[in-house]
Amino acid sequence: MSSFDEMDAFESASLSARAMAARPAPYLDGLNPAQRAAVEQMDGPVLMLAGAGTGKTKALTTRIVHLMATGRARPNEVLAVTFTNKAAREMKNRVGQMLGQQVEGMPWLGTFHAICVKLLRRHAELAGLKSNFTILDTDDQLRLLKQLVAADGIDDKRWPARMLSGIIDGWKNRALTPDKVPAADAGAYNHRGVALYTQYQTRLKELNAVDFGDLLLHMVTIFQTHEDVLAQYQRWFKYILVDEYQDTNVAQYLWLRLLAQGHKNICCVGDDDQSIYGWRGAEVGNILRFETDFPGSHVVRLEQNYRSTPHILAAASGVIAGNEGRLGKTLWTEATEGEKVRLIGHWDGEEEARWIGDEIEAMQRGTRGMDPIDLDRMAILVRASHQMRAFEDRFLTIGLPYRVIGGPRFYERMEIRDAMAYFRVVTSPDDDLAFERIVNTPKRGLGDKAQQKIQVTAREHGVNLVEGARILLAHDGLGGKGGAQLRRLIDGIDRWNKMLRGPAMPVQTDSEVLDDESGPARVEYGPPEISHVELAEIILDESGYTGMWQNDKTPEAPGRLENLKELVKALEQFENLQGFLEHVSLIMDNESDDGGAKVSIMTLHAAKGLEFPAVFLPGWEDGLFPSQRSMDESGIKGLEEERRLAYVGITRAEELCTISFAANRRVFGQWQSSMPSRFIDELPEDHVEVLTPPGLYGGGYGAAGMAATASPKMQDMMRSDLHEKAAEANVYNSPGWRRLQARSGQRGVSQPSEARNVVIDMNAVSSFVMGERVFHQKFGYGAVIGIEGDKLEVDFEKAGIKKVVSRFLTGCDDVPF
DNA sequence: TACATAGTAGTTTTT
DNA sequence: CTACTATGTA
Repeated sequence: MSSFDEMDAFESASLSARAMAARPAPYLDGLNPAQRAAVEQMDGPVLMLAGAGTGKTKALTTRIVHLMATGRARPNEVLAVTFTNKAAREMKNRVGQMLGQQVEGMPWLGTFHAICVKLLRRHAELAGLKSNFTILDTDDQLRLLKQLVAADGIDDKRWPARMLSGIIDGWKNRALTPDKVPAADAGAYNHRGVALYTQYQTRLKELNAVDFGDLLLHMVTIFQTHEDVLAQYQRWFKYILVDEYQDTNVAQYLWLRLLAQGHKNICCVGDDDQSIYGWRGAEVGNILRFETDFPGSHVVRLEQNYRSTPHILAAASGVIAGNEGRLGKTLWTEATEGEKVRLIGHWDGEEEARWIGDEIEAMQRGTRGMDPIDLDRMAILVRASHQMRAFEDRFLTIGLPYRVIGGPRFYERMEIRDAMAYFRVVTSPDDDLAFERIVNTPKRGLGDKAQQKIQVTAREHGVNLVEGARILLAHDGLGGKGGAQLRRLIDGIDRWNKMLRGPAMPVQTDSEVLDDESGPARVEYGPPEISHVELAEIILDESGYTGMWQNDKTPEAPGRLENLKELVKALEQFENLQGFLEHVSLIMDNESDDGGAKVSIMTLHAAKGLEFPAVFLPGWEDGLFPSQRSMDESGIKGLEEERRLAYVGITRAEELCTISFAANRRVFGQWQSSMPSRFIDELPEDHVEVLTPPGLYGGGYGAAGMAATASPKMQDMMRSDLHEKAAEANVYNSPGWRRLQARSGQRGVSQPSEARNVVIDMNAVSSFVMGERVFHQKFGYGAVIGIEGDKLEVDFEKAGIKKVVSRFLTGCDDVPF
């Protein structure tokens, strides 16, 4: 089926390539020699190794322009892939800018996923799907898996569906269909993994749905099994460009390799030192292997950095040098020295937040002869999102405007997902997951029992849930209130569905229209009588969904109604509901923000690709950063990825980079003491200035301040001394330690000898003794009257005698010791 | 069926 | 400590 003719018709550019080729190429002037080489080497495989801040987007966009200007390819013959919509948008804008808006658009510039959707819609039938398939998000995916796991009689406790979801994603990332899963993985998920994966894929087909991983997987499979289809695209895409190549997974790699096989005109841009998505299936190996994968390739290194000061670059280089097997780059800059990277230790997380808050305010005013820095130009980059809370709390109390990037996203909010589930049921009745979501929202008196009946009926008749419900009602299978309510819902869905499609028209024969966006569609209905925006309002209204929130008295209800309004407004920008739903499933970013100047708080992952004059990097403690879990799960590989994360963090800074750590932190309500991160030891001391935290009197920690004036050698010693001191200070002063110490006679608790990562569990089983006064969140104060393993019998003053797990008890601080 | 309570688990997350 | 899930009770 092909639609290359259509592509021509629909997507041909208004650019006259030949006309441009005749002129000189002024766009090449602003490039440095390396960038220029990367642009001008158009044929054959090219690997552009682009360090942080070396102008790779510029090189990439110029290359696209050059391809068109020299007449090598038309805009619709260039395949340019990115990972994020943001990157795609930026590239589109910049190409457009350089060409002076002469190009209509590049239909094949987009994210891997967006491009695969487009392709898969054209060839859906080859994957056993209809071209209007739905794209499930991770939430739907998990719910579906839960159903399958439950049906299999598996104990969700021991084998959580989330785990299975991770395993399946892992397989899909490696482009493994169920039949290709290697024998070594057969034991996965209690030996049921492969079977459930098979069931899951079958179920997805029944639902006419795909998950994110499928978009790639299906296309790779189609390319592998349908030579003709592959050949078409190999011919069509004359040049291929890939951004952030270090983040590609196996499936993406195979997809690219298949497409590039013919002409091998593939240009991959990336930086092995910025590969931070290994945990998501990215294979640094892809970029490391490029030269062997594509023999005869040209490698271009972009090493001139236009972003950061020499101190910052040196600090980043020092840290990343600890990794092995790098392709290796040496970043350099013409910039003048600037400030050293600043390092500061704090007593605890709250103090760290306080200090950073003060520092930001000082910098905003302009301090120590430095020009004032706008809040917009400062960022706090954390390893884990839970670190953000300390900053939010602090900034709220001092009234410092901040913005959290990458928090709960608009389209992930409950009310938005509910509303969209309604739209999905109306637009694609096979979408059982959407139906399940809304069948009892708002409450319709349809509980587990009733839903069970609908499921059974649907399965018996081999139809979707909407039809199942209809049959059930027709056979009087559901009486009472629930039945009547269900009737109303089904009637509603039918009515809305009619409004969506417009009045039925006599079926016109031979009128298959190929719509480039959504694939072939048979014309059977007249134009809708109302707009999709109105329809959306009607659906939300008549279903009682809006009413549900209007009647809700909880404080967040008004906000949710506001969000629903926003959702309806967002609909205006789309031609129909389907278009909107697809947009939402692929575009999960949340760009909307009121303009005011604010400090940005985000994770290191979210910061990739961004830059700020002033950057704060808090929480550099072993266990937090590098993350313990990362190291436990992936060992040295995990540690190296953490190190790359540190590299990414430091290289975000243009002028000023401040790294900090806290000796104590409250984690899940318990105090935890940590050593400063090992990455701190890896910072080259010549480029680091150690600051003294305020309010610390003598001993312990002041050493850090003194170190600043000491000789480098001495500094080094003192810095490692700082580790010891911090650990000691913590251990002896934390409430938990005092408690353990008090009881060490009875319990034989010994002093931890290893300094690294000392965790004190105040609520450890062994720390409770008979007769001890304890506190329980719900029951209040009481005395321990019995101990059985980790269960304690406690006589509460108000609540009486209860058996409680020791975790839920806290000893009282007034215990004498 | 719906709500309250007990229990449990708890990175990073471009699409 | 918090946010979610499973269980028990009205």
